[in-house]
Amino acid sequence: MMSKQSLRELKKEATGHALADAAFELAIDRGLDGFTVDDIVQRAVYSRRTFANHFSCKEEAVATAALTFKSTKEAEDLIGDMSENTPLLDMLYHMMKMQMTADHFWKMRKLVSLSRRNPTLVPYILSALQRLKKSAQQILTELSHGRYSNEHIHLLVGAVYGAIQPLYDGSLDVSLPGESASETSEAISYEQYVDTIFNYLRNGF
Amino acid sequence: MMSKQSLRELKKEATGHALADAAFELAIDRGLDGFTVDDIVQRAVYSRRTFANHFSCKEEAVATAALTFKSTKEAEDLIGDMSENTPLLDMLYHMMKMQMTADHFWKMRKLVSLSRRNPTLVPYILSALQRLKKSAQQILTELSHGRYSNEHIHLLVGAVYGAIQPLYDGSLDVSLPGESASETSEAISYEQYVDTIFNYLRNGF
DNA sequence: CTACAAATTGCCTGTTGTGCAATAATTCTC
DNA sequence: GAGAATTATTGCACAACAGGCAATTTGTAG
Repeated sequence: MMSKQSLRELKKEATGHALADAAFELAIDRGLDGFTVDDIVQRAVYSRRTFANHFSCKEEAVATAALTFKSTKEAEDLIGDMSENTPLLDMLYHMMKMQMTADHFWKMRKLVSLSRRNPTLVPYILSALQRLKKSAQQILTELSHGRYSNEHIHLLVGAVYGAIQPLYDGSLDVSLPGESASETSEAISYEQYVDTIFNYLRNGF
Repeated sequence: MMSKQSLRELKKEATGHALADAAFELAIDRGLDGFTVDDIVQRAVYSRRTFANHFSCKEEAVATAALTFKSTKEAEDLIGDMSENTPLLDMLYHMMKMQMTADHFWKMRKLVSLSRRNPTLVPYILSALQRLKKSAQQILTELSHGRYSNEHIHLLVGAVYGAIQPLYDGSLDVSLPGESASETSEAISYEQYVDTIFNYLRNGF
């Protein structure tokens, strides 16, 4: 079903994750300007040249660490229990719900706070979000065995990810499950927002 | 209605556009790797330091040149003749239609072709598209005088721009007005695609 | 006209990107 | 399982880049 991973590919991905994680950790406790690529590779024990083989800059590494599935298994977990012929919209809704883990929220929160202080991050956040989108898209394509056209899937997934983007790029303030919704004045509940999105998409605007 | 521009601001924007345009031109006839920041500032007759004051790298300049309104007037032209109490969805549809000029198509086409050869561009394309989105959003917010919540506008505009994104980041092949739709095997008509988007958003998926 | 604010510039230095060639690790073929 | 082919990692070297600082020019305000 899924692409099989050669040992070589697994190792390559592992070094990528190691580098990205190191970058993310450094960013969290020193800020984006508080460290260099050399610091990253020193922490992850790789060469600077290798870092450049995986990422174009530290911003890309940081965003990737926060918004990437670490394994195909992690991506497949989004599927959970879905019957083969669930409608496309329901499948996507299901996957979005499965994505809402405490870990995901925590990383998102950190990422947004970093990007607020340093807008250089934003392009790479959008780019990482796009990779998440493509994962979802690919899963849906496989799962729906030709019931929907490529164009249709692109369109729907694009609309959903476009609508949640403001939560990730910092244009909207989010409140998370643990927090009371009225704590921050203008903050929006992540889960309610997603529900709203799907309500509109289901019934039209 | 719109924010008035001091002479100083106008001049600053002008140098920004001059630099961005120079970068875009160079990218078109030498490719993204075929020139340096020095080449850009030499062509636009500014200092390298000034370039850094406006853009973080040449990719950002290139994407900005292709996907930015050069003046507030150009942005306001999108409004055209719209009555004050047009429904939000209709206003947005109208604006998307107004955006479809030959010039816009041409720039988009060039941008996509550049990003295909050099994926480094992609994050900055997404970022530039986000700026376009924000312009649209701001216009709609002003134009709809509190008839819709901030959240609602964010959501709708996000969905639309998310859905058209594949046309700009190169994940879908586009055919343009001049070309026959069946010329390229898998190519999609830009205008038909947008119409499809709005059909779905109107009536639900 | 004068004082103020902001944009542009040059200079400088630490940081970064990348081609090339060498090495080490994995995969393939027989 | 041994040797050949592929690919990831690394070091080196050098051009390109980012950003702080201070000086200068140019627009703004009173």
